[in-house]
Amino acid sequence: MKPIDVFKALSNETRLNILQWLKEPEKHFPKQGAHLPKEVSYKGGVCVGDIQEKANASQSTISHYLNMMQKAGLLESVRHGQWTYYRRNEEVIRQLAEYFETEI
Amino acid sequence: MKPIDVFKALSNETRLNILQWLKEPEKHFPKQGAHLPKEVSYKGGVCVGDIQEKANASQSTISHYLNMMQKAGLLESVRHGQWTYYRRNEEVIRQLAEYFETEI
DNA sequence: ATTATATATCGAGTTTTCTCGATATGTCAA
DNA sequence: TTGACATATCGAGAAAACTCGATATATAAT
Repeated sequence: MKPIDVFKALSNETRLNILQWLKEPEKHFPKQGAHLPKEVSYKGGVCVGDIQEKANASQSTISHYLNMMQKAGLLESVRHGQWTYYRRNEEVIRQLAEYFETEI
Repeated sequence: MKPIDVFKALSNETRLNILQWLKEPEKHFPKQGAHLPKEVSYKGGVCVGDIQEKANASQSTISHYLNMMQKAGLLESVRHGQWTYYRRNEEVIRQLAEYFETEI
């Protein structure tokens, strides 16, 4: 986890929104595609299409953003069939908050 | 304090270094210019020239960086004669850590 | 096999950031 | 008031990030 990559990832309103939406997926993605049972689906994250729809940017842009956020360590992904589900990597985010408090 | 401006300010290695150096100015700027009595000087921050020397970038670049960091809220400045001293704005940085914990 | 759907990758034009040297401004000393 | 020094601002070329549409890949359904 390189702090600078994380800060870059957070330097964009859409990406910051995505990270915050994924804190409460049930709230921000209510009509979540029923490709999976609800429990699994929410725990497993939200699929790219749903995120794209809410973020209102092109499909390629959102895919790129999610990849960047994952490389920075903020997100993790699981593939189920043709869908890729992204969710927060809470462990890394916790470390990051700690880094912020002690190193910044 | 806009989080995105802060994250942008932190997205650069030199600026991140400056912020961290200013946590312990005595340690990182030992041969601090004696323009002011030591107590005053360290409390008041470090002057642009000393920061520039350590950061190893041009004078205009460092001046620009410091200004950007101040606008983001991370630093504050005091002018004494021909020198401008920059120091951390600990209050804003504290708020920021809190924002990080609760909102990110 | 073919078609349809979801996501990833590619290529490129646009915008923003980076970084510098040159110059302007402000302050002190002689 | 002139000269020297510290810092700020300006202008611009180079590099990086943004963002899109087009296309490729992977999976599922028929």
